Amino acid sequence: MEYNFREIEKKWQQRWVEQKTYKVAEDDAKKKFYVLNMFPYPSGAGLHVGHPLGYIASDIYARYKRLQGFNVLNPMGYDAYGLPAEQYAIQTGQHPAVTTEANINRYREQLDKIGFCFDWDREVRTCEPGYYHWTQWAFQQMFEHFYCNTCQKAQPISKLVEHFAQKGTEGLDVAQSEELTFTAEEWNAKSEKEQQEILMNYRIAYLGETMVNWCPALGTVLANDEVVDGVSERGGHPVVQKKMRQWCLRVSAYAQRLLDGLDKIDWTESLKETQKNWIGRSEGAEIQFKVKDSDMEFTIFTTRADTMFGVTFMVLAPESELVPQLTTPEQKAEVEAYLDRTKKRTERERISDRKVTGVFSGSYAINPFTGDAVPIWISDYVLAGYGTGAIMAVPAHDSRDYAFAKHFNLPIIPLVEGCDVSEESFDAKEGIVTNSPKEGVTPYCGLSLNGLTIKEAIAATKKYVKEHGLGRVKVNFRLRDAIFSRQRYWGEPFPVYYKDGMPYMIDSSKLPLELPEVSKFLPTETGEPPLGNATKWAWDVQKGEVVDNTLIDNVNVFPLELNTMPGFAGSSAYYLRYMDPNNTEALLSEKAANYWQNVDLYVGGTEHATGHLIYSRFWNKFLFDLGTSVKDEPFQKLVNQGMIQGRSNFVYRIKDTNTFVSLGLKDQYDVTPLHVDVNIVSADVLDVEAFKAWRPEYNNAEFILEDGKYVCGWAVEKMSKSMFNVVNPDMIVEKYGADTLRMYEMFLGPVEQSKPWDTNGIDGVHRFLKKLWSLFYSRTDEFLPTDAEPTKEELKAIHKLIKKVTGDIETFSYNTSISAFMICVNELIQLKCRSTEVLRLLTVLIAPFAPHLAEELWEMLKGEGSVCDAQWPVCNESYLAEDTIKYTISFNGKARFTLDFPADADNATIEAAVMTNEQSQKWIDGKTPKKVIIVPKKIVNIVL
RNA sequence: GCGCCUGUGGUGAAAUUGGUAGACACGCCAGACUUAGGAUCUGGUGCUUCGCGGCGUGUAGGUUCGAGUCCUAUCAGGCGCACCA
Repeated sequence: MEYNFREIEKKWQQRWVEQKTYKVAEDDAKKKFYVLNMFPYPSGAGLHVGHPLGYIASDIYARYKRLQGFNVLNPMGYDAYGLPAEQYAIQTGQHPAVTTEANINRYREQLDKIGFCFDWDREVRTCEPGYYHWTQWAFQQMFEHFYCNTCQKAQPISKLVEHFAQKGTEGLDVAQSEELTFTAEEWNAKSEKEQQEILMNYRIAYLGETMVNWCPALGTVLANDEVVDGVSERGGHPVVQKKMRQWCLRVSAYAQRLLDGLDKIDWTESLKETQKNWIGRSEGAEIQFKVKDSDMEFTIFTTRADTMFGVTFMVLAPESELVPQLTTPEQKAEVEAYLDRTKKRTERERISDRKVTGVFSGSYAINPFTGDAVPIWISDYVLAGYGTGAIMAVPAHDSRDYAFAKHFNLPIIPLVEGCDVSEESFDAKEGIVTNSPKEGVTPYCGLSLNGLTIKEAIAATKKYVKEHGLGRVKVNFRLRDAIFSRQRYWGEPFPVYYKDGMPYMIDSSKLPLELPEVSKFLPTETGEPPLGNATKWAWDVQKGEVVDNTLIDNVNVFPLELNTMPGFAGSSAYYLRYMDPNNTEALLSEKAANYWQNVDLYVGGTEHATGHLIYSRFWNKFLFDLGTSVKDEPFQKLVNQGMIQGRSNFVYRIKDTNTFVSLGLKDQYDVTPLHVDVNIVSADVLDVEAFKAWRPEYNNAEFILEDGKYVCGWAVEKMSKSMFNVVNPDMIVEKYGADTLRMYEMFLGPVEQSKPWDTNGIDGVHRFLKKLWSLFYSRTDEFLPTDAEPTKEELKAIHKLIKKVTGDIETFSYNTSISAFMICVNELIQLKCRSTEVLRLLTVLIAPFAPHLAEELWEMLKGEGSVCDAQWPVCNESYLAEDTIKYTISFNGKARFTLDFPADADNATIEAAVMTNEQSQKWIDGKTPKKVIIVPKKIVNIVL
C-alpha cells in the first residue's frame, strides 16, 4: 500500500472536526498551557507559504505540550479592521465587511488544509460587535482612570476629584499632560465644563490638542510606529505635522513599568533592546534659567548637568510657547520669518536635509551657576515634544550644539582634560573635568568639578542643583502617548457623545455601540471623517440608543464621535478574549482569567516590536491594574519567526525578439531579464510548454536551450504577486500533502531566521515520510508490525530519538529533530524493525510534526483513541548506555588515532593503557609527557 | 552617530555549549533495477594532492593541551533608534 497522503489527510481533518478533537475547556485537574499566534489581517491576496511558518511552529509546540498532558489553549482569529479593505471600499463601493468576510473565508479554507490544532470555537474577529464591545469598554475604563505615580497604578478618576476637592493639586504625583497648580477652593469654584477640561489633563484616555502625524493622502492621522522615514508605513505617502484635537492613550504613564517588565519576560535580547530604544529612558536634570532683565524663567532638560560651565547659548524649539514670550521686538520680524519657513517643512524634509538653521530671539538667559548671560536662539534641531522643548547648548560636548555654534560663530568652551574641540565636539561621557571655576575666583558658585570623572561630576552637579533649588532630578522618556483617533470608517466607533464641546461616555450597559452604515466611505465635504456621512449617528441619553441625526437638540440627543479607533485597538487584548470568547457580561470571566492567566508562548513577526507589542503590554498592564488581567505581562515567552522571502525566477528575452535564451548563454546576447511565474519552473528549469501557455504573447516564443533545458536565473525578493514568486500552501499540500509541507517548512532552517522559500528540497522530506510509511507496509502490501519483542538496537535507536526530539522541541530546533527522525527511521529500516511497541513510540513522536500521518499510523497500530491523547514518551537512559567508548588519542592537541575502552574504565586505567600503546610510543618517542588530559567519554590528549 | 545580531561546502544548514568541523537534506557524480523515469535502492561528494599528507568556520592577533564556540582589533551584511539634549 502506498502512502496516500490525500486520503489520509482528508479523513483525519474531517474526523477532527466531527469529534471536536481540539476543543478545550478549563480543567482544574490539568495544568494549562497557552500557545498563541499573532492573528492575521485577512488580506485579499490569501496566504502564501510564509504565513503558516509561525503557525506550524506553534502548532508543533501545542501538540507536544498536549501530549505531555497539558491542557493547551491554541486559538486563532482575525484582525479584521484595517486600511486595505477600506481603500478597496472607496474604489469599488464594496462594503469592507463584505470584503473582509470573503477574505476570512479564504484564509480559513487555506488554514484548514494544513492541519492545525486550533480550537475554532474560540475564534474572534475584531470587527464583530460582540468583540469590539470590550475594546470600547476598555477605552471607557481608560477614560475613567488616571495614573498614580506614587502607587504606580491606574486609579479611578473619582479619587482624583476627591483629592482636588480637598487639597487641590497639593501633594499630587500623577501622570499628566502638563503640570497644573490650583487649590481646593479654586477647583470647587469651577464650572462643570472647566472641571472636565482639567480632568482631561489626567485621564489615561484623553482628548488632547497635540502635534500629530497627518497623512493627507490617507486622510487620517498616524501613530509614531505607523510612520517610517517620514512617510506612511502603508502606502508610503508623505506625512506632515499638524496640531489636532485627538483621542490619546497615556502610554507614557506606563513607560517605567514597560521598561521594567522586560526583565521578567523571556523574549530575545534584540527585541527587548528594540523596545528599550523605543521607550528611550534617559536620566538627567531639569534646570531653571532666568531671563536677563526680566522676571521670566524657563526650564531645560539635560543629561549632562556636568557641562553647566560650558553653556554658551540656549536653544528653543520653534513650536515652543516660550518663543513669542522671549522674542524681542527688534527680532520679531526675523523670528516670524524663520517660524514660517520651518512650519512648511514636512517631517521627511526635516529628517533628510540637516542644514543648520536658526534665529536669535533677542533675549539672554542667566546661567544659574555662573551668572553669565548667554543668548537664546531658536532652531528646529530642538524638538518641542521632548523634554521641555528648550535646551542649554554646550558646543564643546554635543555635536549638534557644536555644528550650530560653528555655523553662527558662537563660543566653545571645552570642559574635559586634554580634549580637542578644534574640529569636532567631544561627546563621550569619559575623561576628567577641567575648566570649572576655581574657588576664590569670582564668580564662584561653591561648586568645583575639576578633577572629577564625568560620572562623578554629573552626580555632584545634580546634588548641587537639588540643594540650591535650581531645578530637580528628572527622568525623561522618548515614548509618547499613542494617538488613538483615526479619520476612517472601518474601525471601532468610540462610545462617546459630545455635550457642550466636551466628550461624555455612553452608558457602558448600552455597549457595544455599533458601527453605522454610511452612504460613502470618503470624508464629508466639510472635511469630517467618513462617519460624518452617517445619517443615524446621534445619541439619545434618555433612551440610551442611537437615533437619527435630525433629532440632535443638545439636551437629550447629542452628536456622536466621528473618529474611529486605530488598528492596534482591537489587537491589544485579543489574547484575553480567547480565554472566554463568548462572554457577554465581561471581557472575560474571573474563572477563565485565573485559569489561563497569560500567554505562555507567543509566536509572531518582529515587525510588531514597537507597535502591537508595546500597545498590548500597555493595555494589559492597565487591565491588570483593574484586576481584569491577572498577570502584569501578557506574553511570557515570545518567539519571532523569520520572514519567508520569495525566490524569483527570470527568463532572458533577446531584445526586440520573442526568443528566450537560457541562463548560461545569456551573456552572448543583448537580453532583458523578465520575471517568470515560479510555479512553472522546477529546480530552475523552465517548463517551456507551460510558459507558452502562460501568456498569449509567448504563444510562439522560441528558446535557445543548454543541454536540452531552459535554465532560469533567480534572485531573492519579497514574496509578492508582481514578482510572480508567490508560492501557495494549497499547491504544496495538493502535490505533497500537509504533513510534508509542515515538516518541510520546519526543516528549512531555524524558525527565527528569515530565508527565501525554495521548493527544491521538499522531495527529501516527502521521501522521508514515504520511508516512514514503508516501516508499516512492504512494497507487496504486507502489514509489517507484529508484537515482536523490540531488540536492544531498536530500543536504543528510538530512545535516542525521544531524547533528541524532546530537547529540540523545547528549544524550537525543529530542523535538527527532523534530521534525527530521518536517521532513526533509516536505522529502523536497517534493523528491519517490526516491533509495534517501537513503532508506537515513533508514531507519538512524529505526531506534532505530521499529525495526519500519525493518526493513521496510530489507528493501524490499534492505539487507543486519537494520537493527540497519547502520552509523550520519556527517554530511558539505560538503553543508551554504551559498552565501549571510543577515545580519540591526541598529541599536543592533534588527533592521531582512536582506541576503544570499556564504558566503566577509569582515567588511570585509560592513561596507563594509552601510554604503553604501541602507536602512542611512536608519537611520544622517548619523551616524558608533561600532561595527560582525559575528557570524559571523548578524548585523551597527551602534551609532550 | 548610538545600540543589537549574524558571517561555516555548490545550496539550506548541524556541531552535546571550549573537546578536535560540515550531522541531516538538496544538488552533483558513479552504479543497480528498469521499455522509460522528475520512481526506487547502493556508494561517493569541503578544498588541495596520483598518494602520504597539507589546508580549512569573513580577516588578523590572543587565551588554552585543545577555539566555529571565549577575548581584542578589523572587514562585510542585516535590524532597531536617531537632531531625544
